[in-house]
Amino acid sequence: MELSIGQVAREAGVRPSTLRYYESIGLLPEPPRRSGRRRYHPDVLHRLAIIHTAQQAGFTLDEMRILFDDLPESNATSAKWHSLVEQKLLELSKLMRSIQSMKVLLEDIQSCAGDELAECVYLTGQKHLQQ
Amino acid sequence: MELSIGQVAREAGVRPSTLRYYESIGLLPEPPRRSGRRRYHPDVLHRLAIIHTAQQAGFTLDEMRILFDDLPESNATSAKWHSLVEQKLLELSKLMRSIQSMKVLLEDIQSCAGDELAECVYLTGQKHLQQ
DNA sequence: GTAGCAGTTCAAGTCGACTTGATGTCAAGA
DNA sequence: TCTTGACATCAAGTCGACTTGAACTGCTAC
Repeated sequence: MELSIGQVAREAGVRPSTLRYYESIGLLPEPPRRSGRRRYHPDVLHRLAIIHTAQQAGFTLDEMRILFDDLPESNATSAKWHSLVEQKLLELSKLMRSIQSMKVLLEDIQSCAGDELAECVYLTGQKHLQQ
Repeated sequence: MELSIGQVAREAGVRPSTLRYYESIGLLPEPPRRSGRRRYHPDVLHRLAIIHTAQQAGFTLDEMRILFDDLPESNATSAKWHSLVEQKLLELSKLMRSIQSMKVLLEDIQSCAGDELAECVYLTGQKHLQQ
């Protein structure tokens, strides 16, 4: 059972153009064709789910491309994945902290009154800069 | 005491090109010139600090431009600011939640072993999708 | 007077992840 | 047979926030 690009796109929740794009950057292998049209093995859905997961986790398509390039081999690849994952976790922690402080900043700004709004925004920003 | 574009840039921690850009999109007013060169009143640093604060908080330059446009008036502007701030707070909360779940996802992936890495990433992603 | 630096304008480039548009091909159904 | 719809390629456009490059001007110091 083989799938057309449209079917794969529907199943995976992306557009056909996305699949062509992924193929063009080497993130998906070139599928065989029948009279010019791509015919996909259902396994591609599996790969697309991994891509989606990795994307949610903050990997770039380029990082995934490199990682997929040697997914068959196990140990070196596994080490690569783990170091990338570790790095992403650090990045996420940093992001978390900065979002948290932005939230506090906004909450403080919320209590600024009409008249001295600009001044209040400025002072609140200064206060947060010092922390 | 007036400042050159280079001095303002140094003080504010941005590049001169950034200041010209802000001016071009109407985020900063056009300063007076002396023999073709921009001469800034030190107040611009104040404005730039507010911009920086707002940027940290997730405002786009375009939103700020609109907000600054009527900073002098107080009540309508204040209402605008507050509704924008409220909206930003909601966005940040959403972002927080998705980052938190990405972190959990990555931590789960970290425990995937070498051999079945691809499979494990897939399954972990599926598991998280269901939640 | 000339070197050098800081300033000027304007158009175009950058990044990532796609989308859109133009133009063309192919197969299935009425 | 003809229309419709899904597919194909390729180049170019999009978004936001700037940066970069080329070509020029102007001021100061030696």
